[in-house]
Amino acid sequence: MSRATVSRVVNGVRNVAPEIQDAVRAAVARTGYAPNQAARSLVTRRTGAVALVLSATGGSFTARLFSDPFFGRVVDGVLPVLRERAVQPVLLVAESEPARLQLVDYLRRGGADGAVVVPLDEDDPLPGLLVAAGLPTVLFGRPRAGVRCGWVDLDNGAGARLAAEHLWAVGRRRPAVIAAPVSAPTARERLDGFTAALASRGVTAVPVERGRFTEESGRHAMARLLARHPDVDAVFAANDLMARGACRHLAERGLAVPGDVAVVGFDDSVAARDAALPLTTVRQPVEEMAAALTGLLLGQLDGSAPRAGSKVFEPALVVRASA
Amino acid sequence: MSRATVSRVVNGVRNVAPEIQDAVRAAVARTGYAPNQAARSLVTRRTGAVALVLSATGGSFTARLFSDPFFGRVVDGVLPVLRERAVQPVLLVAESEPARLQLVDYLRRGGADGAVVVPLDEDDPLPGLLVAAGLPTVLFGRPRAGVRCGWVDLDNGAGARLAAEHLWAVGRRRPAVIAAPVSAPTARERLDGFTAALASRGVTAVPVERGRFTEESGRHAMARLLARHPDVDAVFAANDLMARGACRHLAERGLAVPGDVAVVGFDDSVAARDAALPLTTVRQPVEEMAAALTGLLLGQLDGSAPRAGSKVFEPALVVRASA
DNA sequence: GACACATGGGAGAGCGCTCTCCGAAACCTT
DNA sequence: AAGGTTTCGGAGAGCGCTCTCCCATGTGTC
Repeated sequence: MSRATVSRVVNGVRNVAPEIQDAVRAAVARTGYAPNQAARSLVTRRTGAVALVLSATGGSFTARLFSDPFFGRVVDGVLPVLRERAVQPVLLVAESEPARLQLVDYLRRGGADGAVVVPLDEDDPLPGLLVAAGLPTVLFGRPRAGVRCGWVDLDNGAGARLAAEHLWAVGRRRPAVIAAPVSAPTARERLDGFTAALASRGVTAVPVERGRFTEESGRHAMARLLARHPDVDAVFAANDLMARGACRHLAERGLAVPGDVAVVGFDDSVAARDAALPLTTVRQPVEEMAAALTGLLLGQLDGSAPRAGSKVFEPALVVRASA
Repeated sequence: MSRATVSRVVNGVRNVAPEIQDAVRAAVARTGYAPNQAARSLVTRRTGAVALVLSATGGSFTARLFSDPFFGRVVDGVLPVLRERAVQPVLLVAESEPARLQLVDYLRRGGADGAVVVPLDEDDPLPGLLVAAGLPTVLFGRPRAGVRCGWVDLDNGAGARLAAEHLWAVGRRRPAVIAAPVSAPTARERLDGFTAALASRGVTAVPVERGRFTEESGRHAMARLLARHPDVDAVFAANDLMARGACRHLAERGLAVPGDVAVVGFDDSVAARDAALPLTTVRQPVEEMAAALTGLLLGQLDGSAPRAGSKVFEPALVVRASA
């Protein structure tokens, strides 16, 4: 029997007589044969793997990666789509500049057929590098100017407006914001959307402190906020973890939530649901977004979509106990 | 100029005249050439990548993976060792049975040169499958009987004894345990070590409740413990997250920590340091263990160690506020 | 029964590298 | 100056697959 026939059976192309198929399969099972992926890739120019790239420019990367439920939700959204198409998901982390370079090199050499990139800091050069290298790439969040690739994003401004309007509706007139680092456009949109919505109601000065998306940073930001403005009656945090931190500081100070200060988070992660005091938050359908993003990439890979497109998702307000 | 010369320059083997080297490098830089990894692997039988496999048999995998700081620490330990050797780290997650099979297949085909496996549940069949497939494999935690591979582990019994002796020393005579699922040998060692240490001091009946390593499960376990034994004056939890959960429940009940109930955790993760009440805990040098484990695998891969060995690390007690 | 046509297996090229062998040239040594 | 020795570039095989041709056989049509 020729190699060609075996190849046809293994890959299920063209017709092969059933008895021959059985013989081949039996032999494969008996010998524990596994086709050599390198040889296969060499001719098909496909690896059968797609990279899920988590990249950060700041420090203490893995600590954040493995404590923010956000990334788990992204992974949860990406995996099923890939599994269903029998594509191997491969997680790549770029925790430093050399790591980023090594990673780009790996992908340029054909380590994976495409990349789903989730940048933690949105001034990340990685998407640009990958696109420039000609690798099919899609992005969680808008790409920066000049980088052409598929992406999904949340209407962050609309989410922030939902939060602002809710706080206004429940009678809060002295709200503050715990925002994210300036580098993140996402964070800027959340902040701008919030202040804009309040400005249209005549509230012009909204105190702002910045955190780094962690619970601890939220706690400290709340402390700074109260130090400067002891009279705030509401806080909008750019993610749930920081909202939790804020709640913790308020509790430590003996302030009631939402009695004295109402708190609204962002994301609707498990951190919001499982909090001691369940968080009112802006829901971001992360899993759904990640799944759509992966679909965009797969469409580009199999040629059914000439070039990956983009999609903007709508947020929703989830009212729980904290506001 | 022949392909052979280019290959020699790119791989830095043998002497090539400096001017020719420069010419090659210039051409590489100019054309943006990246060698095809598949073709290279085909002849070298190396991919230049090592898999870091996170595997679980239970459900809601990613939620746990991306909320327990433990895994971040493992990654932190593995990455630098791999980066230093210019080996590409590739994270693979096996969140379900089909995923596990797909993953084994991927590695059998030559997706990576070796695997560092971190099983979440210790009855995981994955290490056995990989070893049987002939893939160089090392394991965080002892392999089950019949599986021969390199591993590192903590002396969990000793850690539990440290906790027991500390609680005894500070005068606690009615301690309880929040243990992990029975399936985990690690957890069994922690439980057995704790009860054995107390038994030698005459405390024979130690109440036990089980959690699933999450903060929420620890909180509920504490509630069950108090319901059955309102007089417990100390709790030893099998990890920091559950210890935190226990603290939270105690706070909700108005019980003082450590005044009414002393709490000892396990791991010394950021969850212990950053807790509202910093946790007394048993330190597990996870990063160091992960780095050693990776070294074991690399030694096996480059042939400097005929077969990967094993190493047991010693725990240490870290006394903070909770006990 | 002769022809066209579908069906299914084999031969063999070639994917893009690495690496061994070989030979040409440069450099010593006596 | 003649031989030996070292240095370094090129030729070419071959890694293990896939896939296009091609041919043998089976099937249908008039």
